[in-house]
Amino acid sequence: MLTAKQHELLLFINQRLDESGISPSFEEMKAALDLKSKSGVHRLIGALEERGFIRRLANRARALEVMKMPEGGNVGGKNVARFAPVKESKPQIQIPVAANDVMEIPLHGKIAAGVPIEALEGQNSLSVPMALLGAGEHYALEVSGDSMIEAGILDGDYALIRKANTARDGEIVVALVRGEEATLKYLRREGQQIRLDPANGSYEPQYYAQHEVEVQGKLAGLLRRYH
Amino acid sequence: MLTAKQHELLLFINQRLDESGISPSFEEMKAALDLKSKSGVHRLIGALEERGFIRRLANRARALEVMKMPEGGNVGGKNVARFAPVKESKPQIQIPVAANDVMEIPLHGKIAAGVPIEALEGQNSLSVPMALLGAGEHYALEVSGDSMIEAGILDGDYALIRKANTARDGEIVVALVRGEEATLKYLRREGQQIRLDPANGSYEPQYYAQHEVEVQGKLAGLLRRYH
DNA sequence: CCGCTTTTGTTCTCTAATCGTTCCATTCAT
DNA sequence: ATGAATGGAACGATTAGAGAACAAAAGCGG
Repeated sequence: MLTAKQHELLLFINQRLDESGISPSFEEMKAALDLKSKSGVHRLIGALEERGFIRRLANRARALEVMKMPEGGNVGGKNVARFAPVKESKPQIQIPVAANDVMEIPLHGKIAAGVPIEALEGQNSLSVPMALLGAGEHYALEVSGDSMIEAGILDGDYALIRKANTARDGEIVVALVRGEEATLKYLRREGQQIRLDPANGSYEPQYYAQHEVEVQGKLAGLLRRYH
Repeated sequence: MLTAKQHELLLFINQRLDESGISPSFEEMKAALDLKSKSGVHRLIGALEERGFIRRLANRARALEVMKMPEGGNVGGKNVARFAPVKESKPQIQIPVAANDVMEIPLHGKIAAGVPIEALEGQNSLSVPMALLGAGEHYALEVSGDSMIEAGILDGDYALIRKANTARDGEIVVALVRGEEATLKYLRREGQQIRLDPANGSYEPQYYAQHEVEVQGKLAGLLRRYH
């Protein structure tokens, strides 16, 4: 895989990186390999880069990085794996994947904003892994307010809603009350009445007649971002 | 990967962050590096950021964050290296992508399982909307237990973690305690001690010496599914 | 909550030294 | 000779240090 010189250079780079954390300059590598010109180093670096052993930032000084070592060469140096049983992998680039198992769902705005959802059909959409959703049609809402805080649903979270007209007792639903106000609440039935339960001791359950409440969907998932 | 000055600055930042949790100002870094102007510090910061070693909030004071340390650098400042099992996965390219994309991140198992994370490197992965993550390298953990319930993090949720070595006071981090136990907790500093706060009145805050706690990442997002 | 002051970060310009790149001549071995 | 490796030097770019003016946040006092 590598020529003698390439191997030697790679070893040197890795050693320096290990010891000082500072990558060597071309000048230093030239000296270490006993060459008399930097151009040779340049070619070796190119070869190592091409083979994936090192990586570097173009046109940046001392910006080398060792990706892997030939074999036997312990990349991380000495104090690797004292407690934990190894962990070899160096690289690990995260790249976006093809949108296979992903679904774009519309983001309809905030909930608990006192406005029926249909009204504010935003343009935005959110990509969501299908693993989070089941079958059915979904949309997302940004949660506003703290009425469901005890259910672990915080202000600013994104609620993933599966469209549905009905729900079972105890499920969290998007309920449109009197065609005016959409809220996220626990749904419970008590006799002929519908009870909407917040998950926050500071708020009271609300009771409505059946015809006053329209279920627009049930909570299927939740996304939150910090910062 | 780094020049001498960059390395020196990174070490300094990491040390300060580790000891006090407060990132140094440009003025302080200037002094620490024995410079007479802040503009140099600015360039160095830029270089470190470009290389993924630190992260910062633009135009915010003292808002630095160390993402990873170079090989030879003593990570914890003092004697952390003795406790710390394994370190850093190295590289990390940032590929510009549309915000409405998805990313596969590794699922490392459950947290609060009493085992260092690196140990159980599962094969599983999770698709996550990029909108939930920022730049940086991420992984996911399944939350086990109810110690963070008051922060809206429930048993069975998936915590999306951004790798980092440091965090500011009050942030939720994956903390590896004495190289043995990884937990999700609020990080707080009290003098020379580290305090790990659960978000559940039934649990008590825990106090540790600085060298006993290693930050493995900070909470960047959360996924939950309801069925 | 508003306005003022201080702190802190951003930018620009210059200068010098270091560093990486490139092209071309030379050497070495087959 | 011929192709590959090496040497050499010019060139251009990055890194560094300094200084100053400016802009943006954070604190403070009312």
